[in-house]
Amino acid sequence: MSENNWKYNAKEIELKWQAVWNQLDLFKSEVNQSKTKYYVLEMFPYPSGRIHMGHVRNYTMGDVVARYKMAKGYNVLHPMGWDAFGMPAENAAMEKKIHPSEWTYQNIDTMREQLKPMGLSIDWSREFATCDPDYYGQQQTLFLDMLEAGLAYRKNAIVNWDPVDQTVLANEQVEEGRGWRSGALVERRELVQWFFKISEFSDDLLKSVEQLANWPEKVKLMQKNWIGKSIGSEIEFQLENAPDGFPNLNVYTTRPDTIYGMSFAGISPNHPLAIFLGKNSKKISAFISDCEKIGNTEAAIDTAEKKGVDTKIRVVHPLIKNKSVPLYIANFILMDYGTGAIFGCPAHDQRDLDFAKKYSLEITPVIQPAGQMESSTRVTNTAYTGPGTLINSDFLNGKNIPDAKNSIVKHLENLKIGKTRTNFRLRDWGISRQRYWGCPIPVIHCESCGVVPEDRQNLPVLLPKNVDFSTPGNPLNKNLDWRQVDCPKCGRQSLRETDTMDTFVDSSWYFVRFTDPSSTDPTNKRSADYWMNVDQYIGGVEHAILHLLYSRFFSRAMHITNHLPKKSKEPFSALFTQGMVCHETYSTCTFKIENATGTLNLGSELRGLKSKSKTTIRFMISKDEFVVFKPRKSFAVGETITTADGRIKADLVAVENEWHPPEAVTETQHSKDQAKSLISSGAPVEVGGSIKMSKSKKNVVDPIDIIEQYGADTARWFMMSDSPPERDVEWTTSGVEGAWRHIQKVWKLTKDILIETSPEDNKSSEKIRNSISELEIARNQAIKGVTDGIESFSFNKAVAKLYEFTNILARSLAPKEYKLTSLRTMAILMQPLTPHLSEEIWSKLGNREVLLKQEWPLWDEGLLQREQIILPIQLNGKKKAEISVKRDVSNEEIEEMILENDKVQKYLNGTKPRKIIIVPGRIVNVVL
RNA sequence: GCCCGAGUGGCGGAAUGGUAGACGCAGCGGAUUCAAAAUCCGCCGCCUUUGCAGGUGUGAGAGUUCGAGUCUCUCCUCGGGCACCA
Repeated sequence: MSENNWKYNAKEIELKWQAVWNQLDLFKSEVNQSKTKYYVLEMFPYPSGRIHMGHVRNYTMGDVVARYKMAKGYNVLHPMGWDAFGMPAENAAMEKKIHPSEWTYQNIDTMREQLKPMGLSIDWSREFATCDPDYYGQQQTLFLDMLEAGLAYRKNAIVNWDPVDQTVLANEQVEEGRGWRSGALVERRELVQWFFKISEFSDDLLKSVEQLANWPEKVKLMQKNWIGKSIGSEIEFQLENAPDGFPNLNVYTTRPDTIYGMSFAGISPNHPLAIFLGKNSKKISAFISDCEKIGNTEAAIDTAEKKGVDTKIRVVHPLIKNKSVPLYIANFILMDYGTGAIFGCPAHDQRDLDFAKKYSLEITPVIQPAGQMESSTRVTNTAYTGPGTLINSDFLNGKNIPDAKNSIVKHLENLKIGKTRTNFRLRDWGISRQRYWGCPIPVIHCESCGVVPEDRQNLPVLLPKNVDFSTPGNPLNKNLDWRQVDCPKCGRQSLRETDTMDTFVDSSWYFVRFTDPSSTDPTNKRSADYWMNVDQYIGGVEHAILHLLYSRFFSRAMHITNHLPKKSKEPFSALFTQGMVCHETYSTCTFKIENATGTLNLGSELRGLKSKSKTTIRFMISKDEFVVFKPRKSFAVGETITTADGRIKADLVAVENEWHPPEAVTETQHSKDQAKSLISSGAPVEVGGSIKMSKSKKNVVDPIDIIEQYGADTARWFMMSDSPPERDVEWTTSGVEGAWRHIQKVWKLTKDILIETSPEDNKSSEKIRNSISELEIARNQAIKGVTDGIESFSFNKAVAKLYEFTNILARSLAPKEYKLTSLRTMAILMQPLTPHLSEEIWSKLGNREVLLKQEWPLWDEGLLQREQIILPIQLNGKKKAEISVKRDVSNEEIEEMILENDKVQKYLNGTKPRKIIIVPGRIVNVVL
């Protein structure tokens, strides 16, 4: 064997094994009732154009799990597809004059080719994109079934309108009052929209969260909060001088116990009564349109005053004789929560208190905090919302809040003006999008028949090929060729629905489609029954609410419409949310100057370096020469800057901050205080904190470059090694090099062991026997450590165990046969993480069959510890000594040894210990 | 404002209530080399000490315990989610 054959050429070896796996079709999965299935899925990517490090991390994790489960003997399903509808394709169409479809499929091709070198154990035969007519056609079938089942409906709704993307956004897609994609301030508009009746499942979605044992607590909590259940009562109030058609007012409250503290009532500006009153009152209609303008941004809400207009209508207090309170239209009341109307109890609700103070309304405390005298119950600027005793409340006086609630609800029920009602924060899911690149909603609007579902035999309703993106808005509206169709019911010329579905619909059932992507129905029940649920789902925490909640809804809806067996009510048995991939940022400041005077002939651009306390501007003349201007805390455009010696002056005309990619910056020097600088110009760069890789900050490392340079195994190993998977990981060059070194080390170790020749009688010496035992212990510990690590999603710990095992094996004096056994184990244990290297080692060890088919090893509990162990001895809880004992030594013997121990005797100083606590095999504590 | 979560060396991070700092990165010293890279060996929390050794140490303070990074309470800092939801 020549030296050359042993050089580890990652690229060559990785390609070789990928070809072998491919040829053997190892990752193809089929229904096999005799084997236990395991469905592992990573959230499928949006085909943006290139694979990024976040994908690498996500898919490596999934792959580790998939390969481990394969080795454990499961029938594993590990598919991949593309979440391919969405706005970037349309933006590309507008900017680059390329058809969204073409753009999308090109990106998919690129990304598929970029994923393949990673050596993922994916069943590519199941691949599809959500923009494939076959997929979205099946989605249209689902839609029609949901329409029939009453789970999809149309209603007039005030919607969040994104003026930049010219589309409607779901509440979930509005972040801090801005569109989640465009970042534009969202406006309110009234439109007829399609909705899914997710609210029908509010209670079930909430209750079932509890049963998701293998979901992160954090995600479960977020889901619960989002659904937001509250139990309260609806109370009917009589109105005085209300217009015809509005005899009374229904109000929702969670605090019926505070009804005696009511001093006003309020309705939302969108309340039907408010709108009616607006028709006859300029003041009211002006107020309503004012409210429309105020956005729901965080800032707007924070600063928005509580405002209202008095309707002059009086609300009769149902329990206090001859008492009535004013009815206001108030800006802080939401139409789509509860009944859109409230009663105000200023003493015990902060918003009501703010409002009451502004309009000088009565404030009557009705809850007295525990331990306070009645006289000391004063009203301040803070409403009291804690526990206490009822006061000023007639028959409720003296009761605590829960008892008062019970009594008042019963009382109101008897009077037939109140009933218990549960409210949810969760609203129905608006799915209409005024966009081209999405799944068309398969209905037709007929003048005589109304909304008519498309005939199923006409599905899929294909997106038209000809689209014009030259004007804003939905291109489908303008495409009359496509829009004009005959009504399926009466045959009259009608118009197609031009709304397409929210792309979250596409991703709400793709995991079911993977179980049989070629099925002529949305699902093949036999396959779905076998493969569902997803046993392990892995993805970013940013989908903790929307995507997961919608998918949970879809599973329920698909069960009702007979597309899924009941056991799939919860689609994801286990969920893991991984952290982001971060990197340092590098920036320079460029200062532009004019009118430079002095002895040097300066150009017009200067580099600056900012630190916490000061900014230094220096003009680079060459790599080593520069002119330094007087440092200051900050510089402003328009200032005149001078060098310290005053010889050069210049006017600062612009300051530009510029980000630089990692490859443009010098490596860390071997000294702490040596700053990083630009390779091109030598200009110093400011090193910023490690944040999520993003194009805008240019702190991106392209995975393809890394795989080219080091190989996929190195990238995979590093990704799994540094941080716990749920946390963010910082991508560092030195870390990657460390991973690469380790791969080389394992390879060299393989070589060394294989060419080793050992003498025959080498087992006789005690030293060798100890080595054998030590290696066996390390091997068993590695099996346990790696198995536990993978099972518990602590890949970093699995990696650490493999490092340890490698180090011990590399130094071991055990004979060759033992080392070979260890090497075999190591190849199997490393296989999920570094599949190519492991296969190569496996074949070098003389195995004919691929490593992938090898069974996962088991460890021997008896071989995890040496016979002779070190037992630490604590004195009053502090470690002071240790003794070496046999593993199965008795407590009596230990006690004897301890009392004889020099150190212990020194501390005991002739006295007897008060107590000796022995934790077998772990520790001894002597209490003095 | 409400609800979560997290604070451990220079850094990423280990630690069923039982030897704090596994493993990796960075750093330091040595071997090898004409030299460097690569590789190998050793050191590496802080303070005192030439050394032996001793003290101290997991954001701060208290508590439970034979024993606390881990459990309880209070506080501080950072991160995340929700946010006029009656």
